[in-house]
Amino acid sequence: MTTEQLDTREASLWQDLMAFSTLMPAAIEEELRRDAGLSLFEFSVLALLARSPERTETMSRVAESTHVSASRLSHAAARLEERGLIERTACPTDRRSVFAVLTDAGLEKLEVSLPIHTAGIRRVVLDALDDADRDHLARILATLLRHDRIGGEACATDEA
Amino acid sequence: MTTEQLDTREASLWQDLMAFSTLMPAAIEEELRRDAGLSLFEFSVLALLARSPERTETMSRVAESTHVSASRLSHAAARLEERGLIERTACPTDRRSVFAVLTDAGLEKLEVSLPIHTAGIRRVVLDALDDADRDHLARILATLLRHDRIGGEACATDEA
DNA sequence: GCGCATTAGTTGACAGTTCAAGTGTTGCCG
DNA sequence: CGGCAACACTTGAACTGTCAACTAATGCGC
Repeated sequence: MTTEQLDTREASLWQDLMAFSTLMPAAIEEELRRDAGLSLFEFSVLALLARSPERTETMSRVAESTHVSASRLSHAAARLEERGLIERTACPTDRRSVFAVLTDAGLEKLEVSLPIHTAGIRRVVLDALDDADRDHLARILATLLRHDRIGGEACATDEA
Repeated sequence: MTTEQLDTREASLWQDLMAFSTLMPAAIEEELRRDAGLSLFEFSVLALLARSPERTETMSRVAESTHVSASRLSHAAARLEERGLIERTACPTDRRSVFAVLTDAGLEKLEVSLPIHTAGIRRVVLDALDDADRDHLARILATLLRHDRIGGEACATDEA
């Protein structure tokens, strides 16, 4: 467990990493929130359900895929449900589980917000990078996410 | 304003970017919070003040450097002040401004948390990357942060 | 030097998140 | 099959962040 001070290059890399992790999601969320009334997290939930068979996924899988706590998802789901964008139904095979289902209204909302979201990603991230940069970045992120020490124990990006 | 759907590579890059921006700060904050009782943001404020002449900086400069709203900083500063880690004093030359000053207790707290923080950054980020990766990443982040569209209007990393 | 836009910061109500505790269900060991 | 740990989820309280409204000081055009 090296505790040696960061040198100038390391410190600057860290600074930029933090700045980016703060500013980038904020920049993309802003428009989404203003024009569609969705936080980035809420959008991710709807988008995930839309991709799922039957527009349905268990709460735990949604939480896992979006990297949030069960509690946070539960509260958010309550709000989305209240807005009529999702519904929660009992899972027949495992009665501990709860299905989150995207409603028609939720799908509509998603379809309205999708272009806003996509444009944001292009504007903030993709437009700034050429193909080589994208490849480098993708490879580096894969390395960082595969690197055990990032999510307590288990790791991200498993395509079970 | 291109609204064209993201292709597979673009979507996966976006996914990984989001995952990283969520998981990385969380991973580093966890230890810091547990062992030092500081959020990453609070730590950044203390660290910034420690680097400043007289351990002092105006609130606006702190807010700018840490990329947060004036309001968020104001609330956080109230809590830090209550804990005795910083003090707020009037600025003599511009009476609108308020100086945030790191107290001795704040400096001590910072010194205790610094090694935890540093170890976290090494463990979560630096250890995973070789020199070439670090250079690539630094260059890509610089590009992204310079790219106008990330902080409303103005841009980050100005060393005025 | 008056008026007004701008800047610096705070405040309070509200929304969202975390944390710890709770319910009910399932897997599984003996 | 009885008991108990682990799992899936929810809840409410405490905390943190956001938003809009506010105070106060400054710069500036004329």
